[in-house]
Amino acid sequence: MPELPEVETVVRALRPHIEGRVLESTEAYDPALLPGIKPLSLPAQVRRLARRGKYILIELEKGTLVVHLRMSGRLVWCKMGVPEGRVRLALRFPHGSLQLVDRRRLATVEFVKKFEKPLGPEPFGDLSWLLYALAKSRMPIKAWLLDQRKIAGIGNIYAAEILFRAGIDPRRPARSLTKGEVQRLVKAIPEVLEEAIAGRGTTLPDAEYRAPTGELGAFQVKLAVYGQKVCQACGTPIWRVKIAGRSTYFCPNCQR
DNA sequence: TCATCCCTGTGG
DNA sequence: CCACAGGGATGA
Repeated sequence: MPELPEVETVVRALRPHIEGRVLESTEAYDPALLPGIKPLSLPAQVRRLARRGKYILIELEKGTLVVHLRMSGRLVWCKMGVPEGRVRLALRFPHGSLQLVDRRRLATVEFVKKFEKPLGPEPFGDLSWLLYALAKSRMPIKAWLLDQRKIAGIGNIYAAEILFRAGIDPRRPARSLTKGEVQRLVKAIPEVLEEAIAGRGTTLPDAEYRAPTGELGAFQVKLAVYGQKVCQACGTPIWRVKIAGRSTYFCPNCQR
């Protein structure tokens, strides 16, 4: 469920609660998470809370607790008591606990000495490298943007929004993009993601995304194509196709 | 590069 | 009953 903007929102909201504080104990309610947290030695101070792609990095003294929320995971900060929903893991601090709530049980947690994942660059800063990278791939551009090894953090919603902003048909092979189209993409990627972060992410009508203190996202009202019936720009009916097994929304008029 | 699987719940 | 849901790892 959460893509980069949602994960970034979670990290920013959580940071003042746990950075510098001492993690005292953990309690796994889902046995599937036990192997991942076994190597964790406690108590340990939280040095830093960070994000890389869609991963949440809780950097401790002797390693990093790596959390991925996948489709339905949420991190909830609780001063006391328990949150609603299926709690899979609790991280206990003296002043409260951080709980992983996850309806579909797809979220992952693991403690590692060093964070190492095959992730592409962050989708910010100078993205001119896209010109060379895209020229090498026959993948549909939408599938390419979703591939975390190529560029980190973009998911199904924002891939659709980015391609709409750039005016590019998601089915186009990556290497078929003209220089001008890649330039539009280079501009659209950080623009869309930064606007979504400013809106504190997207909370869809039936979805459970919210920040750790319960705050809902606000970017859903700005979605141009994802989940839409007609194009917000030209009124043309939005097309929905499958690319790389995922629902893909686009405007056949605005995106060529 | 693609289908399949993981897991659970909801809605048609 | 089946399709679908914002994630990614895996093996063909």
